[in-house]
Amino acid sequence: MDNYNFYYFQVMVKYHNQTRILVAIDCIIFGFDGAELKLLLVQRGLEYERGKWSLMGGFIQNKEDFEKGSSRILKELTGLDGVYMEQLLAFGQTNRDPIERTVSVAYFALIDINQYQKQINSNYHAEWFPIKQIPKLIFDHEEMVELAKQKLRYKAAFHPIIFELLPDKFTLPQLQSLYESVFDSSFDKRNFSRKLQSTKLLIKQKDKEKQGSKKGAYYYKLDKKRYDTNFHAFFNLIPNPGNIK
Amino acid sequence: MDNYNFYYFQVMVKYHNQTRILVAIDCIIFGFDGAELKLLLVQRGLEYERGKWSLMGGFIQNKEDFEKGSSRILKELTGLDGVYMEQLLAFGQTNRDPIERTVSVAYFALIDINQYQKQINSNYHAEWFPIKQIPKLIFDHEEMVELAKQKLRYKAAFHPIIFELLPDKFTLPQLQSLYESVFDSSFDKRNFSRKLQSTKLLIKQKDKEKQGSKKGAYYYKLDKKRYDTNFHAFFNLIPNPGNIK
DNA sequence: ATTATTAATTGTCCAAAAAACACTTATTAT
DNA sequence: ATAATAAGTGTTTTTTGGACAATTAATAAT
Repeated sequence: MDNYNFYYFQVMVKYHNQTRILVAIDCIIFGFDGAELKLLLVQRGLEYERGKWSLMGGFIQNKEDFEKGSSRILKELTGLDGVYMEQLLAFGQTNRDPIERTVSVAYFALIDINQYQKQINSNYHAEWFPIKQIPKLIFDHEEMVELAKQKLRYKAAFHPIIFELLPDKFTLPQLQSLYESVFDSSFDKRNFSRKLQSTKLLIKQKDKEKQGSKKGAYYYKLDKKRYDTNFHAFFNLIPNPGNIK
Repeated sequence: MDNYNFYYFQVMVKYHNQTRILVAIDCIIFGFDGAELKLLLVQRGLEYERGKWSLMGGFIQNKEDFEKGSSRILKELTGLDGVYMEQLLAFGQTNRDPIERTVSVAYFALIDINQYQKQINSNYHAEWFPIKQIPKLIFDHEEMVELAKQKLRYKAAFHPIIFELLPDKFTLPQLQSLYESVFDSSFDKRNFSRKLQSTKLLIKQKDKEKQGSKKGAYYYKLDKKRYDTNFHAFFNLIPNPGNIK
């Protein structure tokens, strides 16, 4: 078959006798406000299941890949823009959506609540829930959230999830609080600090964060160049990684 | 809306004005023969792209979830049965399949070539390729393989990928070869052995593997009970995990 | 202005784990 | 009997992890 015929073939021929399925995206947005880990949820606007909380979800469109789709859906439902999300898993149970079979590709992110709070205004019915007080969710969304929490811990245990997913400026106490939230435990601040410093990937800033304390804590930034080639320096950030599932 | 009406609603109502898309599964099967890491590929039977190598792929069916679908597809194309696969990632580029838009959910596994070789008989056009000599593949399959290799390394660095994915009986030298293949480097056998032993999850067998050497190497089995509760004992199996991408 | 309060910052010592390193042993082929 | 091959094993040194408490900077209260 020559090139011309190949392309002709393409245009004309579709795959026959195959099932085409709805493909949805669901967004799991974790937020950190400097003290506590939270989850962003929206309230169903549709008639059935109204009043139930849900992840931000929608169907993928014709000429839209996952990245475009997830950004669009997140923005439509919450106002959030420019959030980097990572794929969690595709969920394919045949009955996961009782209305019609739908495959869902779940994406997740961890963002700085303070930095994005302006975007989530009252036009949207989106709300932050403390990670320990998540309401009942529709479909298999609780399973998705549970898996996302696991993945968050897993990532954080071995590399600085933080820096792929968090603000560009942060203090060590904030960072530690985040890790403590993610692992629901507490670490020795001296050791935590020393481990971070030993990576040599942090650049101390001149300015301080003054909300959290009288003394104020210095901001740090990530050395992105080093990070890209050296992100492994963060492996074993967590003491007793064995305690992590 | 009461329960009756809710279910009535369900039966009648589908989601309107949404695009339904082909959903495929592609299977990435790594194999280990005791010495070298390999990848299983099939030759396209269809007219266009005939002769090109491809991952084992097919469309998900109406009432089939991913697990059923991936098993079916793998068996249809290679004869392999009962292979535990793990989801890698869903690929959603709009033009990844030139014939028609297709979302593909990639699954991968690592198996013992010797154990499964009987199933892959000449009825199938499946072939093992050394991981360093993989031919050109169709669509985005090379990207899938590359990502699967990365994930393999990532998993192996932190837990015994080996034991989720490998034979029930193995020797320490085999295990070390596998890790060396996965990481494309070499380790000190004394340290490697000591680390493994320190997990206390290995049970030494009475019999030896005698193909590989004159002296023969003792087989080991995994202590599955302990493993399930203690799999973290394998964390840090690899020296200098920092060298791992 | 002094003092109290709060949270950030920093260093030492001890224990455990990792890495570097080489010889002995079991078996088979000659 | 000897040579060849790969398996198996121990010690020392270095690095890393973890427990532990005093000092410092800034603000608030008196």
